[in-house]
Parts: sequence; structure tokens; C-alpha cells
Amino acid sequence: MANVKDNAASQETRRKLIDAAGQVFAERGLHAATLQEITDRAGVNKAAVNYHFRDKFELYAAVVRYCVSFRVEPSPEEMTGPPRDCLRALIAHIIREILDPTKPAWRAAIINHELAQPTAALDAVMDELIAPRSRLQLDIVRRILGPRASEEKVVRTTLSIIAQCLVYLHDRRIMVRLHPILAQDDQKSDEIARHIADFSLAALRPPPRRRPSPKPKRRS
Amino acid sequence: MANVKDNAASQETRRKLIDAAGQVFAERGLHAATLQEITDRAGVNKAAVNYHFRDKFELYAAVVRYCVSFRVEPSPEEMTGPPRDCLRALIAHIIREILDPTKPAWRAAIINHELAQPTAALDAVMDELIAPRSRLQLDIVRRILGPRASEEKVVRTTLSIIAQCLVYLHDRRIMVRLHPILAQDDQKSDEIARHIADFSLAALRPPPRRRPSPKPKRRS
Amino acid sequence: MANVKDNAASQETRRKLIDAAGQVFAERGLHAATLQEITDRAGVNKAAVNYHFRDKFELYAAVVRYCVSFRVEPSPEEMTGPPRDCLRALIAHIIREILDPTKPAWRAAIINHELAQPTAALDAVMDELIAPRSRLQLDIVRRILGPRASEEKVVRTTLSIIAQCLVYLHDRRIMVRLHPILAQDDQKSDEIARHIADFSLAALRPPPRRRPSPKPKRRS
Amino acid sequence: MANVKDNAASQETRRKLIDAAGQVFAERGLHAATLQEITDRAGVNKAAVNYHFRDKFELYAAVVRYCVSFRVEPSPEEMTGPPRDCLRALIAHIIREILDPTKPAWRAAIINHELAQPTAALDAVMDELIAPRSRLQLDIVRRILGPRASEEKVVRTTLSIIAQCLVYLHDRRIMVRLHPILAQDDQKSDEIARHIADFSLAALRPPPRRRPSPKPKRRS
DNA sequence: AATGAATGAGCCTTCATTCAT
DNA sequence: GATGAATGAAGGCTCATTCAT
Repeated sequence: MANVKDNAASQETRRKLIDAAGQVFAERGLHAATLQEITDRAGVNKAAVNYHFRDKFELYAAVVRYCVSFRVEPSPEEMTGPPRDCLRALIAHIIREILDPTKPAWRAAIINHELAQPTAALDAVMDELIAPRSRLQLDIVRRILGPRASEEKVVRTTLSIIAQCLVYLHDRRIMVRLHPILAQDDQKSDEIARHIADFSLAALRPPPRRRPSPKPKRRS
Repeated sequence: MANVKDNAASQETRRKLIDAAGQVFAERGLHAATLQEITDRAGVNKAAVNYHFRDKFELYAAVVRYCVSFRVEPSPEEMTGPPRDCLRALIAHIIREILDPTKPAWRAAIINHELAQPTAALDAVMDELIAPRSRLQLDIVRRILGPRASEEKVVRTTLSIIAQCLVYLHDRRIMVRLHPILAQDDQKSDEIARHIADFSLAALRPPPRRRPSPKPKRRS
Repeated sequence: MANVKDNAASQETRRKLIDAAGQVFAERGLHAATLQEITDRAGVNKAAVNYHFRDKFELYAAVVRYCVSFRVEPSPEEMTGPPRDCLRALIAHIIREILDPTKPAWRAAIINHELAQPTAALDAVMDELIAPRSRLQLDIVRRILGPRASEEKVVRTTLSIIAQCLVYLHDRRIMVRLHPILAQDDQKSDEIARHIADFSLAALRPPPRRRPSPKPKRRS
Repeated sequence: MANVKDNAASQETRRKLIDAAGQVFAERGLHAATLQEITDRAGVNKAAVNYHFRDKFELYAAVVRYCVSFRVEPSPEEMTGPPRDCLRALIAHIIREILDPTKPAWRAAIINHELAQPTAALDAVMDELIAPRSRLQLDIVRRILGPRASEEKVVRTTLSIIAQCLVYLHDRRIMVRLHPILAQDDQKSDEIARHIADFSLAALRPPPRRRPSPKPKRRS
């Protein structure tokens, strides 16, 4: 009962708090963020945090869950068919998820913070967001590499691919500082996804024939 | 004069403080870390921090500078020769730098924190560590891709490669949780570097002919 | 009009609140008790306290008045007759009042709290409960001691007797810890009253002759 | 090390804090007392409580221990000899301990609070103060009552005696309100002790002979 | 009459920092 | 150079109370 607040006004306050908290947590991190700043931005009383979320950490956990709740599972039909097409679709899906301008801008930063400094809320991120995509991706990579590839090879390859996506969780300013050409990346998710897919699929091509026979087409 | 502390005892205290601070900052982050815990671990008085470093943030900056100071530039001869070999050497160098067990274990975590939540100390990391390697790598990739490749292509490709390295800065526990097979990675830097180099160099092979021509030109 | 709440439901809520408040105030004391815990135990909304009692202190006052309202005056016929019999009857009456298992268990604790840390509600306890019995007892003791006893002697003697009763207001656990044999005291009010009366009446016997004279005048 | 502060200045601050805290805790009780008021009266910074005692409850515990530390054990020679003399001496000792004007005035109130609303600090009061006197007194009473008295009889008699002493722990204003004649009691500890001893020893006299005289008027 | 939501006041506590020795 | 003591600032949290429904 104390945890179930279904009133419309109540929900609105919760929403304002989570949004403000998302911004502040993203900017300052869990510990450096103050409830004062959060409630000021939300335009509510400081005690509202305690009322709706019990304490700062629960508010943070709610923010993380909110981040994760945005996820959209790749459609099943995207995930069937030739594995290379699946991989391309999955990468596009992940990059779009990271850069989606219709989602709160602080989303990526929060998730990035969790990966850099895990808190108790990490479980939600892992279980809901990271692990499912990871499994999906492992399967696809395994299908591409074929049954003879070792498990470790499959895992490291998957990691190589996902790493290229995760790097876009970082604060954009850092990347832009290194490579000013990447300035408008948040509006180029398709382009980015295409690059990552091209790069990764190229890496996954079968190695060139040592002795190029005239008609050698064996091998996936 | 006030800034020059040359006594042996003084230097020893500084060293103990930086080492303890590195651990605590790595475990808890800049804000959640307390001087109390740091001075306890260092076995020195709490006022020593303010005496030697003026305040907490200067101590943190000193820790970051200390992290960065460990860097070893790739030897010039490694960076000449065929660009593919250079890339392979550079990747090995970076991975070794990240996982090197002879360096304080908290080094990677501190740098990772800076990337996730930049502070004023970020400049040092960028200028001393990231940017030089980035420039080096950009050059190598540019040489591999040839003069016809667009600048954006070069940058994104570089990013794809460096991203595979940066992922190893993350808290090991997260990766192991997803992929238990990676448990002993900190002792496998050569293997990891080889995988990343193989993967990236494979991706950088020229694209195969669309319609396999009768005489397929192989390129290494 | 605002003070007159005559609805049956309203009265029921008041009753539940007073009962729950009695428990919590008894366990924690006035200040440490929270309205949250009280309303939780009562199964009513937190705002009900302010609605029915205006504030926490009024609720506490109501609880104290409720405690006091339980008192039963000793029957007049008990208080006439030989003063020693009256004293015995009065002691039995007081002990029964303190230990009466048919009354809320928190009654004694509340009154004890008032004596230890008087609040504004103390007046009610004093005027309604303590003072009347005290006057009654003073009269009886005065009759026993005879007209030659000084007023101070009468008062101190009364205090000696009432003190033996008041000690049973204390938290039972303390006494049991000191004297485990007293564990079941709340079911032995008659036995306790008899002991106190015996002890006190024995003390009130006239002093024996120093040198037992040949014809010892006993006084009843 | 953190608990051992032996510096003279430090001890002085501790003393000021305990004295101020004793007053405030006595006046308001543990929960209603605020550190603000305590540190204001002590003339120190609010954070000094945390520095010297960690938190409010430890400060309270220190106050209670301080109360208890004042105790003076009855001299062994007082506790030998005829049991009636011992009892008289012990009562005088206890009353003097309670009313001693050379001790902080808040001492009795604190102990009384502990008996009315035990906290974790009660143990100290019981173990150091109450229990030893209780054992002493039990022994004396047992010797007076003789070997044929039941254990319960001994305990209840002891309780009757100690109760007469404990009543003087109560707020003086309450007693004075009931019996204005007791106004100056804190300067009459000898008189009070004599009364309690007289009253109790009278109660402990052997009952008058049933048939002592040739013409026995019975009546209890 | 009753309740869920919201609020303001205030308290305890933490923590970095300063100061005197 | 180093330390124990002390402090000011600020944050999180609790809680009684009020308000609108």
C-alpha cells in the first residue's frame, strides 16, 4: 500500500522528480548530486523525495529502472534470417537506443555511470538491458562464426562488436574534443550503425583463400 | 617554497597518501571517497592531506597525474614499418598498459572514472594519455586505409579499434558476470591484444569482389 | 461544534487511535513515539490524528485522561472502620488498580512516564488519581499514628507506604531482572498487597518497651 | 586510538559536553533533547558531539556512565556487624547518594528516566549501581529475617525498603506539590534516611508474642 | 468523515578544512 | 613536519502538520 501510489497527481510528481533526478545524477553522479538541486529543478518540496521514494538511493534506483524501462526489444523477424542481417539489425537497434533523441538526454550518462561505478542498481541494468542483448548477440555471432569457433573466440568477438557501441555512451564532449568531426553524432545514428556493422561484418568475413583456387567457393 | 616539500619523510607521506587515495578513489569515486578512509589506509593524520595537497581535489588531481605518469610511449621503431604491424604493436601496447599487473590495480578504474564523469583532472588524462595514442592511431589507420578514405571514415575506424581496448577499463566484475569465460583476462593481455588486432585488421582488409572473379586477388 | 464528534464511526476511530497511541506512547515515550506508528497500528490514516485530536500532544493528553478515567474510588464503607483495616483495603485497592489485567497493559507505563517526565498532562494524573488517594491515605495514617504524631511524620510515613506501591509502576522487566522470583507478579496483586500491608502495619505498631517490663503494655 | 583521547583540552571539552548533556537530557529526556541545546550550553560546536562521542546515543550513554561512576561503595566495616545496623547504614548511604548536593543535580533525573524508559544504557545502571546494592540489601534482609523466611518474603521485603528510597529519585516538584512540607528534602538526607530505617526496622521487628503476658489481648 | 499528497521546520550527522601545539 | 582538536557548512532524513478532494 505504501508502495503503490496510483493517484494521477502523485504520478505526475514522481515523473517530475525522476526527470530532474535523472538530469542531476547524470551531471554530477550519485553522490555529488544533492536532493536540494533535484527538488529545486523538479519544483517540489525536498521532503517529496522521502514521501515518494523513501530516500536518495531509492530515487536513484527508480531513475535507473526508468532508463532501462525505455528499452525496445528487437522485433523477432529482425532476429531471424541470415545472421549477418541480424547482426546489422541488432547493431542499428542498439545504437538507435543509445542515441535516440526522443529519450531523455541523461539516459546514456546514467547507464555509463553504472558501468563505471556499479551501485546496487546495476543489477537492473544488467538483467534488463545488457544481458538480453548480449545473449542475442552471442547467438548471432556464433551462427556467423560457425560451429568450429571456440567459445572464447565467440565471446571476444561479441565483445569487440559491443564495445564499438558502448563507446557512444561516453560523454559526447570527450569524443568531440578528440575528433571534432564527430560533433553531430547524436543525429547520425544510422550512419554510425552502418559503420559499426560494416566494420564488424568485414572482420567476420572468412579469411581469404591462401591458394586461391579457380573455383573455391566452400565456406560460409 | 611552501610548495616544495623535499624531505624524505615528506615524500614518503605523499607517496603513502597517493597510493591509499588511488585505492579509495578507484573503489568509491571522487565524491563518495572520504579523506578519513584515505588517511586511515595511509596510516597518516587526516590533516596531512590538506598539508601536502591543500585539499581533496588537489589530491585527486595528483592521483590522476600519477596514473598518467606511468605511461610508456611506444618505441619509435615499433611505430615505423608496415602500418598493419604498427597497429598490431600499438594495440598490444595499449592493452598491456591497461592490464599491466605491475601497475597499481586502481589505475584503470581511475581513468575510467574520469572518462565517465570528467573532472578538471580530465585534461591531464586527455593530453598526456588519450590524445597522443589517438593521434598515433589515426595516422596508422590513415595509412592503412589509403589516401582515398574520407576523414570521417578514418576517425570512425579508429574509434572502432580504440573502443575495443577501452572496454577493458570497465570494472572487470561486470564483464565476468556476462561472460564467465573472461575471468582471468588480466593475465591474458597478449591474447586479448592479438584478438583485437586480428579482428581489426580483418575488418581493414579490402572488400572482396562482389562477383568472385576468376582470378581473385588476395591481399594480406 | 467542531469539537463535538458524535458519530459512531468517529467515536470508533477515536477509540482505535487512543488504544494504539497508548501502546506506542507506553513503549517509546511521548517524544520518541511517532504518529506514523500509531496510525499504522490503529489502521487509520495519518491525518486522522490531527482531525480528531488537533495535534500529537492533544492525543497524548487524551490518552492520559483515558488512563485516569479508569480509576475506581474505594467504596466509602471500605474507608470507614478501624484505620488499619482501611489502610489494608486502600493498599489492596491501589495495587489492584496498578496491576489489574483487565485494563490496558500500557496504563501503568503511561502514568509512570508522567511521573518521571511530567508534561502538561501531569495535572490530570495528579488531581484525579494521585492526590485523592494521597489525601485518603494521609487521613488513615494520621488516625493510626494518633494526634501526637507530627505532620512531617505522617507525611513521611504515607510516602513510605505509597512508595511500595509506586514501585510496581516501573517496567516489570527491570524488577524481574533483579529478582527473577517476581516474574509472575502481575497475577499476584492480592499477595503483593498483603505483603505491603503487613510490612507497613508492622512498621506502624507501637515500639516495644526497651527493657521488657514485667507488664508489657501491648497496643493493638 | 580513536576512542582514547587523553589530551587535557580534549578532556575538558568532554566534561563540558557531558555536563550540559546531563542537564538537557534530565530536563527533556533522551529524544526530546537536541544536540543544538546541549552544544549551546556547553559552548562548543555542534560537531564536537560527533567528534568526541560519535553520536547522540553514545553521548547519552556516556552521561549515564558518568552518573553511575559517582557511586561510592559502602565501607566494608559498615556492612559487617549486626544486620540491623548494616541496614540502617546502607539506607543512609543510598539516600545520601540520591540527594547528595555535591553531585550534579540532574543525576537522579537521568537514573529515574532510565528506570522509567530503559534504553541500551540501562545495563550500566543496573550492573554498576542497582544490582550491587540490591545484593547487599538482600543479604542483610535475609540475615534479619532469619533462615526460616522464604526467598519470596526476603525479596518482597527488600523491595519494600528500596522502594522507599527510589521514590526520592522522582522530580522533587511532584512530591512537594502533594506534600509541601517536604520542600527542603534535599537538605535533609539524614532525616529521611532515619525515617526510612526506623520505618523498615520497625516492620522487621519480630511480631509480638502471641501469649507473652498472663492476659494476652490479641489483635493483629 | 476521511484520506492521499504535499510541505516546512528542524535535527542528526558527515565531512573537508583550519588551528594551535 | 605532523597531529589532535575543533569547527562551519551542508546534506539527508524524519516528522508533525496542512491542504485539497
